[in-house]
Amino acid sequence: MPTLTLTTPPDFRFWPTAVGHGWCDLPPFTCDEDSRVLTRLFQFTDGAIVRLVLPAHDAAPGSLLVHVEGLPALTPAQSDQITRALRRCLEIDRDMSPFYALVRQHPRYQWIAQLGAGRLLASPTLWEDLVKTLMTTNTTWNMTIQMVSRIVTLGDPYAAGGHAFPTPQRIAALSLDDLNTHIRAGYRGAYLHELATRLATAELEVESWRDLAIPSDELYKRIKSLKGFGDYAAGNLMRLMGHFDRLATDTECRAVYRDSINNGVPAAHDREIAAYYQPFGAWRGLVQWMDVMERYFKSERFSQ
DNA sequence: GCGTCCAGGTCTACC
DNA sequence: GGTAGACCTGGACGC
Repeated sequence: MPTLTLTTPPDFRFWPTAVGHGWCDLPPFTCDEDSRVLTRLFQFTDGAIVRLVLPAHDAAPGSLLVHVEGLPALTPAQSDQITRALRRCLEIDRDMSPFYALVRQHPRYQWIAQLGAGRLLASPTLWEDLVKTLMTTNTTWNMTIQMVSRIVTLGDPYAAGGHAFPTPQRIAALSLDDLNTHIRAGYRGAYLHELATRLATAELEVESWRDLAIPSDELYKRIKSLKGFGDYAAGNLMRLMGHFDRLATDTECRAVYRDSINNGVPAAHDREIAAYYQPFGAWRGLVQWMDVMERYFKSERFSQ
């Protein structure tokens, strides 16, 4: 089985990154917490599909070993595609030092730097992150998993089981009725179909939105112009794209603010929550997410 | 087995 | 700028 070695910066911690938010539980990712293995079905530009296996025990300081199933050997071009995708998914090249310097100044948040948390698992494409975020809106996490799982079955099958994430073209080729029948995502189906159609027809191009030179206000405006993407969804997308100066306040964040920060008293308004995170400036969105993750990162389930 | 209620975030219409 | 009601699914609950 071919393997690849990714070089990683000294502050990179694989497992906190892999399980840093819920994406690891959404196909075509899988996550085995007991054995600490992250997998991902990856489709090359020529359509071939492989399974990437990333065991936490193969992550040494400064490097990360990737096992590639499904091909006897990799061409240099294939190795390059996998490497570029994983560096993006694991945010390996994100400079976290300003964030860690900031949280070290706050006793409540020093654990974040000690653990090496803060990098978030993203998808290889912004299209996939948009779809998954849309499926987190106005629903429970279990429902999100079910809806995304049904969407992924529309992708190309992998010989040993599972599917690659479907392209916008694949979704757009279905009628809205057929899509709704298949994915059972309710009113979200129409938003997904519209997004896929706009991407498939090249009326909309989103990958260029990753350019960090785009001001946050402009990026936020672009995301919110998409049907189905409100304040929470836009804030979540911004985080996955490396912009942390926006919050993504949902019911979970409100509960964490009430229970962990405000002595059991609910915020009178989201503005109150925003005021709490304001001092964290350009990193406030990530600090807010770390508050949500704190209980998990300090649980036996994580530290086993 | 059936009916009802509820949770979740966004959109639209209206004030 | 703020608010009310609709949107949709599936789990929980009572009968």
